[in-house]
Amino acid sequence: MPAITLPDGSHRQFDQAVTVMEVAADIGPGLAKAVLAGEVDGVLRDASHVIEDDASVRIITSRDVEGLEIIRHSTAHLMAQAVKRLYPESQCTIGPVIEDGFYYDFSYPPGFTLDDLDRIGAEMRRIVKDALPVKREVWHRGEAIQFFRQENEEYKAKIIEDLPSSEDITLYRQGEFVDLCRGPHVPNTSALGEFYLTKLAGAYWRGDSDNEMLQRIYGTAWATKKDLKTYLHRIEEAEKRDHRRLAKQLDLFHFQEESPGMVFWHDNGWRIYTQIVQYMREQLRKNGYQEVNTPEMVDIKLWEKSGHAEKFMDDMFITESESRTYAVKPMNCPCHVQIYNQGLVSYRDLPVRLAEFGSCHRNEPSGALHGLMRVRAFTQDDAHIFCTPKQVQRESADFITLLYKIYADFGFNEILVKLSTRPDNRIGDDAQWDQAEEMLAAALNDASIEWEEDPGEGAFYGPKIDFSLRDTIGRIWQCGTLQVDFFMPERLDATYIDEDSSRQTPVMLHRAILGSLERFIGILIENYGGAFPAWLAPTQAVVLNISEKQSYYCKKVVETLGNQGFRVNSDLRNEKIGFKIRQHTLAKVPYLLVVGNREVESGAVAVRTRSGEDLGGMQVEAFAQHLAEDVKRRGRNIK
RNA sequence: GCCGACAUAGCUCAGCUGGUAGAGCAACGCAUUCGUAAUGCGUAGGUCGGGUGUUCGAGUCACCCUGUCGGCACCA
Repeated sequence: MPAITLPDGSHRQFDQAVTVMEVAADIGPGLAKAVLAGEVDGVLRDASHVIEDDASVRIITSRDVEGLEIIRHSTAHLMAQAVKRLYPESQCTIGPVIEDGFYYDFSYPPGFTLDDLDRIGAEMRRIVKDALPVKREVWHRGEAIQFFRQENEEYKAKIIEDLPSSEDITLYRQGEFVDLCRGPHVPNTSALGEFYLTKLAGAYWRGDSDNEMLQRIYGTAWATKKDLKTYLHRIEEAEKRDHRRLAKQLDLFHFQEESPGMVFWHDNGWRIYTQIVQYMREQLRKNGYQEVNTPEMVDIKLWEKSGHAEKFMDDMFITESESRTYAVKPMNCPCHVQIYNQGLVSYRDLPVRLAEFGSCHRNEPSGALHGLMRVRAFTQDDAHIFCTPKQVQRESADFITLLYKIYADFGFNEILVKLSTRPDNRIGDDAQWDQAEEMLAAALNDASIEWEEDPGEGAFYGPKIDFSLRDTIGRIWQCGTLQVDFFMPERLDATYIDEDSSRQTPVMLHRAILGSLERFIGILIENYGGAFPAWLAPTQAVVLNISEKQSYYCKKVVETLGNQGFRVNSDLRNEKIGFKIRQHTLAKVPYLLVVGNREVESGAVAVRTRSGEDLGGMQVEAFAQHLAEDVKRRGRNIK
């Protein structure tokens, strides 16, 4: 005689065992129609789940987060059913829920085409219309394996074989289609329908590139038509922010076939780049770093000694000259150790902080290239701090403070922090690891930063902290890093003389804030949608004349502002003012300065922002001050 | 690297099953000198990513190569 407790605290008594569905019906007919599943004593169950004893129950509908996940999961099954109907020789593998949707991997050697997606989608709609009940069945392990083998579903059989023997084998049946699944699922295929098959891709079985490649179909699914539409609209908006698209529109940079993955920076893009470098230099100087610069090509012997050649030989660009082999540097650390090694370092000299805007080349796999986000030639805002073991915590803490300040200047305030600890495959003794991990954790805790541990994900030479930032549309980008390295200094013979005149090996901290400048600029472009804050904008203001009569005055305004270090152009073309305003607004120039006879007479400019706001007329000097304040705010509190 | 798609004028794109390449915007010329998101008229512009093949004939079909895009794998 179960007594059911609902989330609002109310109780309902039943004379006999009830299903989740019956509980919903007991509450109301509307809920009976909407129920997708239930949470029974904290565990998600199907609507058909039978409750024998007292329990607390929450009815799950499409309005719940869990409900939406169930819809997506069931839509994946729906798709698998459609695929099996249309392509009986295909085999199902796995079909999980992902952000905004789902995918399902099939083994189907001939491969699907985009036309197949339409067919599959149509078949799915047919199954929704047929309103097939979805039923859960518990099977014996051996029978389930036998069943899938005889259905020619080899992958499913393998999956069951790998499931822990403690687990029940549950199958879900809808019409003729049976799939292995933990569930829960919607009670009926009619609960589905707001989906769209988005893309087709290859994916390796079990994520291993040594395995065969499967056919993956991605889809999105939602509770309502409106949600689906909103999602599709959101994707469209995100595409408008794509940095590759904006690069063309705003004339920032381009790529071309002759140097894949390497950027041709145009004037506008390079202005942003140099502005960032200039800012970062200022930060380095204020924080006790020395800026250095090292060769782009170094004899392969150094990379053999550092251990990079062994691991990354295929990913380095190699060149030969006079019977010597050089590698174009893929990273800066071995070169920085060479600078450190010049002369004799006393413990009194430590820490030594060597920074470089280091130009690196890595021969990334062709399929990995992606605009500015993944390139073959890039520049790191790299630095290596050589210090004693005792100084690690202080240096880490100072670095973290600096990183947060710089991210805030760029307008990023939400930062995700992960501490990666010792991997199985590592060098150094456990005492060293204990110490290093503790120091990094302490540095984070002292700064009251929330962080997560990523066990086993550290580099083989030491633990690390990764800093990721969240952009304005919620995407997460890993940029900063702080790595403790016990290994490289020793391998490359770095030493210092300690208080007791003994020769010691320093600890090396690898650290970057922006990561790759190219990638960081890519992130900025998308974060701002191309509308850079005034301190980064390639052009901060354009002076527009109404007619030719004001040309001379406009040129004087450009000169006056230019002399104060502002990036200002004029547009004196014989075009209507509306046309010029449109063009420079689309070019996302922060300030448009309109000059007609009125302004010439009063020594003013009429100021309009790219967002269409009219700031009215002001004296040129007043505008200069306004712009200076805007620049000084950097990316903080952008208006 | 692997799977799939795509590559046409400076840009965005059209060009059905093979039959002399097209639009809008931009550019250039002329007129217009204009007050806050597109002035009008005219002109020019392309070995259709590269190669090989099939064909009387290839932007269109086949194959190879390169690059890009979407994923997968990789990312010191």
